[in-house]
Amino acid sequence: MNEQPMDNTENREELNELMRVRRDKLKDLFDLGIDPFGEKFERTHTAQEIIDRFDELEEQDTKICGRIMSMRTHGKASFADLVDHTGRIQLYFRVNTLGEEGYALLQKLDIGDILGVTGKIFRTRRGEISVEVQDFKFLSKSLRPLPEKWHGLKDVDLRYRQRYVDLIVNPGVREVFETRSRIIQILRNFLSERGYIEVETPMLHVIAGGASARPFTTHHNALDMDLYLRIAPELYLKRLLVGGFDRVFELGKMFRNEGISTKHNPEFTMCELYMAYGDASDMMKITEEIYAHVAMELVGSTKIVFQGQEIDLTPPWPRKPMLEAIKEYSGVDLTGLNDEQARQLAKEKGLEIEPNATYAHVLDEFFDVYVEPHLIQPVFITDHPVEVSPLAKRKKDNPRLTDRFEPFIVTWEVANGFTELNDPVDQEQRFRQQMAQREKGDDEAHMMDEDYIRALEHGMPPAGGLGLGIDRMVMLFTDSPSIRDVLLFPHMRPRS
RNA sequence: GAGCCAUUAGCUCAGUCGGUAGAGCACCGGACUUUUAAUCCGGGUGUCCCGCGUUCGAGUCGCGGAUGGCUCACCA
Repeated sequence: MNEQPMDNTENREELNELMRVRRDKLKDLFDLGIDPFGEKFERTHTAQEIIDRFDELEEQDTKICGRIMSMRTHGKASFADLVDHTGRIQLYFRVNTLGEEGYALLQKLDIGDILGVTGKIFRTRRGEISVEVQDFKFLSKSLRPLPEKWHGLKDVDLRYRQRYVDLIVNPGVREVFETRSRIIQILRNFLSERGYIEVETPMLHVIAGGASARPFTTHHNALDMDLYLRIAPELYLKRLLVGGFDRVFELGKMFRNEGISTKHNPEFTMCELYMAYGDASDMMKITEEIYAHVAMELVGSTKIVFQGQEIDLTPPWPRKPMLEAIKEYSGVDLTGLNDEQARQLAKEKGLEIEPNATYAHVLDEFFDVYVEPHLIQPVFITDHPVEVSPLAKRKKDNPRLTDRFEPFIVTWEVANGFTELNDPVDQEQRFRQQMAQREKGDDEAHMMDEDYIRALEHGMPPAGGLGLGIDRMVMLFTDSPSIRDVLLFPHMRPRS
């Protein structure tokens, strides 16, 4: 490699015709003493500002910058569309204004180039607000052709792998991510206004706790020890309640070493919050309020449309114990059964159940098959079995069940919350049960966390906790059927 | 991890019964000083995802593989 940036044009045989032509134009610009990869440009207006304030700006000079997205040449006059982060504005080039030499430079211009333009704001004969270009600078030459203007980029594989191209040519994509940013901002403000302190806890865990999931492992070289990427921040956040924080939340990435689907990505964003001296009912209230508040801020209504279906987020949402929901949709009452009786009922219903499935597993299966598909409008499913809720407090009137809830919207589980178990003795027993599960081969069962028990032994106030799936919330509010549509760079296998 | 489907030009897509590769946009050359999916004239730019096989002959049929999508399983 030499010092000249032009030298890789020598690999021409590897470039197709379209790219070769652009490299040639690049070289021509260099030869003319023009830097095709310009410099800082101080704009005076954005595209949208010029459109919005045309009445006062007409006939005024302006400096704008952005990417050229289409061109219409007419001999000695030409039109182009310049797009910036706010929108599109038409450029008008005339040989009379630019001079022969300046106008000839247009031949070196390609769709996709980033320009800085100085010109005058006016309206064309056909009524379009435009900028008549007096001078233009190449701020960045584009060396690759963009997808075509009508259909954009459709190939989802390419859209996700080359999100930068997707963002350039499919305008709706950026809107989704702008909305995502707004939702997170709204949520932060909402929690902050209610006295929740945002904290950051470790992502590298010695014990992967706080959820039932397989973790990713990594290695710390200096300490020569394996670490886990966090599957949940829960156990750290509750240590903070022990330490005297009253209301805390953490918003960030979680990592779970599990399958990928339209609703699952190996790394995803969750917001967990904890309220000392509260319980599950407080957490249900705040869940409803958050969804309703975000909807109001975003669309000015608590009714939204997802995939053509109206969803009414207006609080309060119905609460429905899991066993009642199963009874309602399957006609089977699973209340108070032992493992054997539960398996028997599952078999009678033709459900596929592991031979040594527990009561809790059977409940889960019944729920997934008979209940979940019906949960379109928001509803809290409550009172999960203790075996699958090792960090939740038992219900006072039924120690087999916990004071837990999961809100469902459009059949998705969008959050998970409960009254926190603050009894260290019970917690230790629960961990031991989980370890027994683990030894039976359930590698998603919780690990023992001795230090967490120790923290509880110092006394943790009664508390409500909640984990909000942020990606699913964004999917709902952006009408996106796949999680990949709300992740800028969803996980993809590398191309071989 | 399993099943079904897809993969052809830079992009969006056709391609019949197995007979030697097509369109639109983009691009290149020409005309055109208010167009806007500009228009008009001329030009096809290709590892038909990869490999093996069947065949006189494979984009097309068979087998294997890669990547993606959907469904299922696990979860938020």
